[in-house]
Amino acid sequence: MTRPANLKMVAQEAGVAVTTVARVLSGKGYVAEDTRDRVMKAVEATGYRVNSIAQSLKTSRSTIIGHLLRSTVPNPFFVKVARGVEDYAKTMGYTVLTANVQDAAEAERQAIDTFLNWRAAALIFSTPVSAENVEYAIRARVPVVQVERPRAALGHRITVKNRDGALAAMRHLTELGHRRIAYVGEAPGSQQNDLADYVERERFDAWREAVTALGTYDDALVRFGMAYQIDLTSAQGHGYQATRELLSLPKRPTAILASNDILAAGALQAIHEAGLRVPDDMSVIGFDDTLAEYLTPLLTSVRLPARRLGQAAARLVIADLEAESPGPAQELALDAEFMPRLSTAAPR
Amino acid sequence: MTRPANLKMVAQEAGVAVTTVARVLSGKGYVAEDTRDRVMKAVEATGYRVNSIAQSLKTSRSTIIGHLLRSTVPNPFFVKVARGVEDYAKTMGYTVLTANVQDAAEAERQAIDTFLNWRAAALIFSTPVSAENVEYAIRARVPVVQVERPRAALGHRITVKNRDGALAAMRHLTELGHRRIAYVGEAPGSQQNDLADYVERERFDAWREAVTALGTYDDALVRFGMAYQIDLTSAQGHGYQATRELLSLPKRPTAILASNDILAAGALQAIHEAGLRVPDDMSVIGFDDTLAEYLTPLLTSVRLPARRLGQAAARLVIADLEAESPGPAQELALDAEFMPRLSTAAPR
DNA sequence: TTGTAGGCGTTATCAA
DNA sequence: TTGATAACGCCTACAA
Repeated sequence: MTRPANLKMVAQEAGVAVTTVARVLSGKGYVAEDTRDRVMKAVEATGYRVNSIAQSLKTSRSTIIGHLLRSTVPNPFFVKVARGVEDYAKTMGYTVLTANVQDAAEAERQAIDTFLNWRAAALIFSTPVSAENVEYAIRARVPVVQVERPRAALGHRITVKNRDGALAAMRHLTELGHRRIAYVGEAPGSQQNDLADYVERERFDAWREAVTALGTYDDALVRFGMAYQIDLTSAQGHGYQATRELLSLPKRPTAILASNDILAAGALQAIHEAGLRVPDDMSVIGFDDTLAEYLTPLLTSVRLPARRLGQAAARLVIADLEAESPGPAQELALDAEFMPRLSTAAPR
Repeated sequence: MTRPANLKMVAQEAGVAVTTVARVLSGKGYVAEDTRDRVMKAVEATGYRVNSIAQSLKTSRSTIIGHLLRSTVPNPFFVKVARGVEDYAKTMGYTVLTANVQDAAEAERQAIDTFLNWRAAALIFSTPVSAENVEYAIRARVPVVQVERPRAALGHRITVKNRDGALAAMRHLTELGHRRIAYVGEAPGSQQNDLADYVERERFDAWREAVTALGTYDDALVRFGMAYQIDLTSAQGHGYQATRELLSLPKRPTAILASNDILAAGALQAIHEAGLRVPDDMSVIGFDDTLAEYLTPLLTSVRLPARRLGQAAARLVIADLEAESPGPAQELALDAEFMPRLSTAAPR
């Protein structure tokens, strides 16, 4: 196995010094026309390509950004965030290393170590599994950003205005004439972490606020559980189970607000199984807008700007990297967008 | 900004030579007990962590595997493959670099270059966008594997037994009593590439074979179009449109075989919109088993072993890397699994 | 306009 | 059992 061409070999081939080749390749510095031609020919002939590894060892600034994804299956939300990160990073000349940590703090820790060993210039958590790991990363002195569900009050944080989104959804239902509206989601507090809880808390609080204003608050209409479990079908999941329970209530709700699309998908299945129709017999609203467009009927949902979250995250850390001094931690809150579709209508 | 600790600093701290530190860290070679202790203390004190970049420059064998994903949004299939690749690669001590090329040959080419510049040890295409790019990669002399839909007759190829899966689906429908069965998919030939066409061809041919055996082959029941388009809702997509057309046929089919779950999701929407019920009025079968469990009713589908495809891909290239000589190109065909669920029943 | 030389952090070879 | 030293491929003063 002959080794791949390096600058030296190109220089030899062209009959010049390595410096000259480097100058031609980098495009800066003066090089005579014909020397440049000779060098380019030699590059062709030898099949030379830069060695990013040697490059970043030398410059000792890597262009690697580590991206930690909490879970790509089953929730497509994180995949969309990843696209956003790639979008921006690529245009800025950075390489994104992605690791899927599947909700496991240990895997997250390992991924951080791998990234740091590769001298990742920055780390993006979409979203962190453990606050300790975030702190660990920050202690390593790389710019860090937490996306959507921060767990540590450190580093940059990008969140979504869940409250506004949920209130828009509730307003929509209220205006349609719904009064008994159920909530299916995760319990705020289940994360064992005040910060991380804020997403579920904001969504739930908005629901409570709205039904309280209507004077129809009812404990029986709240169904907390695991939002989704890995490798568990939605049919066995919390959305499905919770909805079955809601349907068997003496005073059944006329609408359901779910705290994500996977839960809403389960709700649609349970309603269908009961021989009822959406939205005629029951309105359903999801959150995240991940599966919404594939479901029947087209699901009304609150869209999170997943891709823009990713772009913003990349932008924040890259700004730090390009700046002289890192700058203070920033907190961004992006808008959610209410997407009315076919799963909501006036109650009969 | 003080630079991160390196071997030299650790050596200084411990009062030994770098070689000794290296020996302690690598665990091979004889080192006295107390020297080892001193070194470990120094590692702690300095916060040393290996520099994978320097490491692979020196050893000139990188542990990077480049993974090119054709599209992660909207098709979750590739995300599952990615998990499989990561699974296996991680246990073998390799780092996976992922690039999402969004169906663009140019982006794919760029990603290949980035990977090769990082001296990726191997490349996995899940699935290639352009045959030329695969050849380009192979010319660079790295082990290459094409997953699910090979385009070049080179390097390792891992496919799925689509024919068996589709035949199982058709048998299921036939046994339920269906005779007029429609096909919604991509046209074999639309890929402009014999090899890449084989997936759509196998699925379509199995359908044709089955309906021909039934004596119910009918051109009007075949709907070819774009399987899915990026950022286009399934409601406007081919599955939805094709199904509307099928429903308005004078002699309407009683069942639909779709060549992927996204198309099937669109079919479910169209049927629902027409006021019909699945499976009572129409049976629907999808392919890939990506969205199936989220849909209403639970979609009968043909499951592709996505994760195992990824694992197998990683296994093949890593075997090449660990072997002395690369070994011949292998062709693997994994089984698809028919998953009967709630979207199929006997016709009325 | 071109070339020489040193070093980034690690590993491997050879001495001590 | 430990240590000097030379690469790996690239970049960059500085010199010619």
